[in-house]
Amino acid sequence: MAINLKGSSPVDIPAQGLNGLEALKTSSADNMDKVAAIKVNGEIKDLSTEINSSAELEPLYTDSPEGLQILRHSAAHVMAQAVRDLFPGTKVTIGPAIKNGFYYDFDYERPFEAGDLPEIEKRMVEIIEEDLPFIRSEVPSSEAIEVFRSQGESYKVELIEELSEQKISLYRQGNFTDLCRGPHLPSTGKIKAFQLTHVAGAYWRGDEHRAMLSRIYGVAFADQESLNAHLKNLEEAKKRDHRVLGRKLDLFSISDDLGPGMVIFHPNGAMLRHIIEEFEIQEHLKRGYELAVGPQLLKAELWKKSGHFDHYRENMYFTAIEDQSYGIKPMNCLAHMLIYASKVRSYRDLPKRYFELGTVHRHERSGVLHGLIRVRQFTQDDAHILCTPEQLKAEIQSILDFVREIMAIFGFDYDLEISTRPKKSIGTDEDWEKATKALIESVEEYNLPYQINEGEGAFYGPKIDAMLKDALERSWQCATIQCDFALPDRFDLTYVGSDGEKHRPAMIHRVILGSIERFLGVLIEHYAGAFPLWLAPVQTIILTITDRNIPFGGDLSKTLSGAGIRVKTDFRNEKLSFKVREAQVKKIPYMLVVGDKEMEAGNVTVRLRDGRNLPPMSPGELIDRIRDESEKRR
RNA sequence: GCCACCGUAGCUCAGAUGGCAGAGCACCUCACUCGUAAUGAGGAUGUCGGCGGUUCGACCCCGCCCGGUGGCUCCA
Repeated sequence: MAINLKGSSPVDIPAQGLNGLEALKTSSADNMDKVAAIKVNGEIKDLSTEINSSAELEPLYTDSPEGLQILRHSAAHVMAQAVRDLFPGTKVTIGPAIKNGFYYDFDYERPFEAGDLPEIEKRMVEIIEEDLPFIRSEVPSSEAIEVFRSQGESYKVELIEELSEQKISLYRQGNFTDLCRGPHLPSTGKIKAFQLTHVAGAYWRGDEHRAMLSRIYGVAFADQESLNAHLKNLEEAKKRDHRVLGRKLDLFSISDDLGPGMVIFHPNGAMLRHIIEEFEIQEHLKRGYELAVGPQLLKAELWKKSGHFDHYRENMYFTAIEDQSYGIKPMNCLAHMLIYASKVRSYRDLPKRYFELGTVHRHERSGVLHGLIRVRQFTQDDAHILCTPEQLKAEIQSILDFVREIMAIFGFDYDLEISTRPKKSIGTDEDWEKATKALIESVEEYNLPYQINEGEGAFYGPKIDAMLKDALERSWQCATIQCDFALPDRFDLTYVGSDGEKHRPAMIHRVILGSIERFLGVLIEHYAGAFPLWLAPVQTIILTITDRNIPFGGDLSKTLSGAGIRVKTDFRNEKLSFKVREAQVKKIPYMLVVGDKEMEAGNVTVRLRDGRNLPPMSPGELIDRIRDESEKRR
């Protein structure tokens, strides 16, 4: 038989029964001490797997994405062994590899604490130094259930029972055996660089009605340098945290006195927000949307009619006015539907697209609040499109275009996710199917990659979400396109078709940025606070050198603000280097230095945020330059 | 809401074992009038998150509450 290393010529091997490691050595693969596993005809296997027929082999190194995943998964097993050694009676549950590392969920008599981590790490190092082999075995599931049951590992028993497979695979290193599909490293000694990072609570099987387990997170990399680089990255990401920059750049604050999840926008933040809202209104008007405005309070009766009262009540705030119950809107759709319903609509009028920068309130549970990204009051760039069923797909696709164009302007990449019918929902099976199909087809015809989230849709319809990432690479839902046949039905919305009969329109709920607050949070991290000129709340700052230059600086300031440029002045009696430093820290794009030279020549010297100096120019030239750059949205 | 951790000056943070609360920056005053990332000197600044308890005495120990951070669940 013959084996060949991927990308090189076949090597004859004399006998069968070589394992992956030996086969790789025979075919002279290099860097053997960094091999995590082996690909046999493209399939990832343990190095101990026997190669019993001719095959193409490819070594998987610990610094490749797949190799790293194996390494991290093996690290999770090592951690579980360490925890079991140190805390007898701990039940193990699951422990997968994740981005940058791994976790394992445990059930112990008390939750684990940060203080337990050094001890666990120490034990892990010992296990790694023992270089224990990971040994795979396959046993009938009934046998495995017996073994785990006798050890009191009730969670493992539950997992195996659900697997409903005849044979299941186990991995053992030293005294620790775990239910696992594998593959794993050949031995614990291959784990070169790891660190336990934090503990957290996590529900068994992600269900808040079940046991709260104790999760320990760790990071692991192929070598210490990579681990150090990762930790350094984390430090850098912290500097981009929108909550930190929000304070430093004086954009916003969240005060205990106001209540959690409520944001105050300071002048700089309010300006940034205003620029984005103004931009959005223009972009919507361009695309055939009409403006609409609805009230904050709507009668509870109306929320009962829409289904929000039954399906969304725990997220809503209610109040009473003269014995009438009112709900504060958590969504903007009802007012828009009432606008639609205010007169008879013809098929010739459709689609109707109502746009509102709609402020909503939602009762978010205290534990989920997060800076600007998860708040209790926020403003959506919300629109509702009422259209004929035939127009639905074209409308969805034009929204996908809209999202693409806007995200390109801000320089965002995004991932699409489609969410289907949740348990708690309204509407008929047929409508759900129709709506879900419309969304999937729209995305597929665009050849866009997407992921399906079963059961994650809104209660009235399925949705497409666009996810943006923050500084720590956490994904946040921003744009969403939701297809809805149920609410038009509940509100008896109709249009008169060409046949003269009444028909039911479809409704699309959609946002492009999502919530202005969340988008700003992600945007601040995206630009690390150094906004492009068109977004910068303060575009220019005038820095005088001596008090003699103040009148000239004052005139310049008037000229610039008269031309619509956002300008600030720093006329304090401080050294220029000090003023430059402060402007630099505030990430102001244009610093205008005015001293005696400029005063005499009637021009300005420009220092850019990146440290470059521009040749002296007249105020008129500066205005043109700034306008030009702003228009290009750079 | 659940689990762990945290809360000291406007900000960032130090305060062994319980015994008169500190630094840097910011702020105010004065001097300096200065050319591209921090001029010098002086000054003021606290219910030590809140309430209760233990103690001769609590920033420190205990309980409850409020708020934040990281996760889980939920979600724009």
